[in-house]
Amino acid sequence: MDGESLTYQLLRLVHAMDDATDAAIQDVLTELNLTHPLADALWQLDPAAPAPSMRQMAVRLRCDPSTVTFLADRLHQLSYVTRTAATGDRRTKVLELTDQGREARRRLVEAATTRTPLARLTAAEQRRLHTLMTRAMAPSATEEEKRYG
Amino acid sequence: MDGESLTYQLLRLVHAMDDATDAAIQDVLTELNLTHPLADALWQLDPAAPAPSMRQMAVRLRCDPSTVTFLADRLHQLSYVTRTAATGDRRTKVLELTDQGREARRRLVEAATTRTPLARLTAAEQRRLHTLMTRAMAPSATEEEKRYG
DNA sequence: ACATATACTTGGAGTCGTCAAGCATCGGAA
DNA sequence: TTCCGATGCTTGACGACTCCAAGTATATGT
Repeated sequence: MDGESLTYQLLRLVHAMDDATDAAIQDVLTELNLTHPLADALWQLDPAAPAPSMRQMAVRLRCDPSTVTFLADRLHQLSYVTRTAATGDRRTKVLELTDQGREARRRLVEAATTRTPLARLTAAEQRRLHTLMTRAMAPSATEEEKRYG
Repeated sequence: MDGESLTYQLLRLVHAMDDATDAAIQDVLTELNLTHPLADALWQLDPAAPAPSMRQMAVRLRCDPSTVTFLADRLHQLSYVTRTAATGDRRTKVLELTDQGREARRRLVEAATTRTPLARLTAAEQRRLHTLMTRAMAPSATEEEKRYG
């Protein structure tokens, strides 16, 4: 319907994919007492990676530090994370998953990966997609990438 | 860092793409006095397609009808849309772009398509990506697709 | 005509998000 | 050591978005 460019069509597809995945896991979010912003935050907390500071979370979520305070409060109320002062710098607080938090995140990731429309592609197709998306997102990204340690 | 599946990695990439594109057009949104939800709504209003009713917008945006009322109010305040009663059914109201609305949408789409990381791919790569994404999003989508007329 | 359904709006409440200001801590210079 | 400017987080105020429940207007079928 729209005589627009290929890039435009791709943008629509990517957005629709994100949207469809979100919609597909709505029931799990409800079970886990999570909203989308909270689920995004939980998603960032990879149990296999070092626990991030509040500030690092703010960078990853592209939001104000005070928003991280808010989200961390909520996740703490749900017993999904703990906030502990970093060793060596008592200003910095580190977000760590609790056992419940790890389990909640596992369920979240499982639901998302099994229900997303992406799951309908074959492994070979997924690999091709991965290659293309990685190339698009590759370094020299937006140059506004001062690393944050 | 995460021993997760390929699908998981793809989800991260797709989400990051959507996020990066949003971030890249922030200044344009500010110029146009748009927030993200408002920009999403404006994005849906393709000038080349028939003007949608409020309800159709609610379906497209996956939100409550009252939210569309709210968004349409804002877009109207900005002189981007008009709300006119549909011929034949005076309950139904149709959202139409004004000239300013068309221009705002044009700027929005232009900024998004030129600045998204997707724009770094060659035309051939974009076509491959389009094929894969289209196949993933293809019909039998989520079956919850009763059409809405 | 009348009941029922549909399209939209209104009011109330809760979540999310930012900014400005404040507190605690750190690090370097005097 | 002591002081001062940065840094990390929190708080408070406010606005934007979103849903739900209830209300109004119009349409449809009996």
